Amino acid sequence: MPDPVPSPAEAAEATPSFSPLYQQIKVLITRSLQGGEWKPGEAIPSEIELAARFKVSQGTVRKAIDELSAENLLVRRQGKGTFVATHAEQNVQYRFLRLQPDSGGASNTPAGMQRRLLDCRRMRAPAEVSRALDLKTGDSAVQVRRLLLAAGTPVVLDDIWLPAPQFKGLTLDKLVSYRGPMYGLFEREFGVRMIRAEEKIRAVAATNEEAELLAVSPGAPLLSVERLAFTYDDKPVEFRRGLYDTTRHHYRNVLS
Amino acid sequence: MPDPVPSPAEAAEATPSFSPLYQQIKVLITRSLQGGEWKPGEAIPSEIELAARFKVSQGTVRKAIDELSAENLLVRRQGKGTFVATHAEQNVQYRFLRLQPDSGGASNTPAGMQRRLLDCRRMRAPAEVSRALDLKTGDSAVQVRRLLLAAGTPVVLDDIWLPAPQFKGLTLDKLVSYRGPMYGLFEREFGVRMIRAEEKIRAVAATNEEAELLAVSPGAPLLSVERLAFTYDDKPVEFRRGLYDTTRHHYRNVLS
DNA sequence: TAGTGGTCTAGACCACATC
DNA sequence: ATGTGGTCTAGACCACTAA
Repeated sequence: MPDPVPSPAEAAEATPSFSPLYQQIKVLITRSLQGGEWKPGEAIPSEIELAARFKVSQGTVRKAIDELSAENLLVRRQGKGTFVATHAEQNVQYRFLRLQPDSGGASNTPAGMQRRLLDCRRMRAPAEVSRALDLKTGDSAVQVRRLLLAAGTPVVLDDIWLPAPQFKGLTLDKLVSYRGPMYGLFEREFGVRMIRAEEKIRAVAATNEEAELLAVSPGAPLLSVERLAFTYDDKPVEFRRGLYDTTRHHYRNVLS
Repeated sequence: MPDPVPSPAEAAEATPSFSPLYQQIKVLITRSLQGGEWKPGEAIPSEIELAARFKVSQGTVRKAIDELSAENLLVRRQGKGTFVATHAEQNVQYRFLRLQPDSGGASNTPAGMQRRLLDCRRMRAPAEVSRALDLKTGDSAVQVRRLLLAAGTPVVLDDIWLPAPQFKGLTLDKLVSYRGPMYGLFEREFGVRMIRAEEKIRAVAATNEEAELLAVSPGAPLLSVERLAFTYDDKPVEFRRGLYDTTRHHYRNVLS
């Protein structure tokens, strides 16, 4: 009906140039996600309930949820409800890994990869890491090093850095014994949910150490993939450098 | 038209399934785009007109256009209308190029790159190209070779293959003299619009020839980017292999 | 059968661009 | 002032899921 700016407060101020209602609802829902009101895997209230709660029409809630689900924060399931996206119990093992076997006519996802955890230690964050994760110089970080193998041969060497305070109980044991994606562990044990990531990709020559770990010749060309992953609020919480052996695999990207 | 997007149906059996109205409208609009009823850069009829034409409500047309514009086929401009996306007269020079200067605090797009066209010839399509472009063995293809330079030094070596029949009048002269993105030329002169692309990325060692053209040492690691670009109907119309020198640049990708 | 998301409609009003 | 896309509403009905 006629309702110039109903309840969602915040009005009565210096025209922040206007924000649609559904955008405000989006922010409110995101806050509830971030605050843990609804946990990963759980269902959020139905559209009708949310509409009543926020005092808007169902259509407005719907548009907000539409966008959140397009951003992979929520997952809609017809007839069942709308659920908080989760990394655990997810059919995709590696959420952000774009590597694929060259001739894999079968699946388009690197399913059958085994992982071998090499190391997990605390240290002062190197300058590069510190900059990427927005830490103070001297802050402590957790470093994890691991291999991914396809059919027994190493394909990916990952070096992963995490801010130590947020990952206090993380040990090599936990990493080894946990079944399922690493991001699932982060989510369950540390309440850290990766939402979005950016990668910088380069071609580099393998150092002697890298060559040995990946079972290639020193100097062999490798794909260097630097990934910065973000939680809510675009806060960076993981920096990762992967070295990919692309002789039998490739990094797949779709441009649209 | 029951069948377009939805699910892993595939059953040889009847899948009358059900197709939402707005999906059908989407198909109709796409056909008009493909058939050239509205040309790149032009405005399509207003939502109200289209609603009348298709005998549905404005909201239904709206949802169809929403998705088409999310797929970059259309561009909405509030107050002005909805326009057919175009590669020409576009602010982005290189639609699909994800390469960025490492420290480019200024722009996040490789704006100031110059191009140097090296070659343009007809030939029988190599097997790999023939397979990618879905040609018959022995079919003719146009090959274009060019360099992209940043600040005078070569950074990208592109080898581009196109199906000869669709690009009959393409000459080196045309390529050299055309101002603006190559895809703009393809669109204006040959009526071929690139919609979507897939890339396979690898790290390779530079051959002697490649090293000379890119002014790097033989064997230097380079990023190999194989791109397959599609028009409407997911028909492949361009195969391209780019070699990127990533010493001062990187390939940027966002994962969500 | 009841509850959820998914579609479709019709109408009102707002924001933006143009004349 | 007019026309365009953008937002918001209210209600009806459809499709899917589960008890």
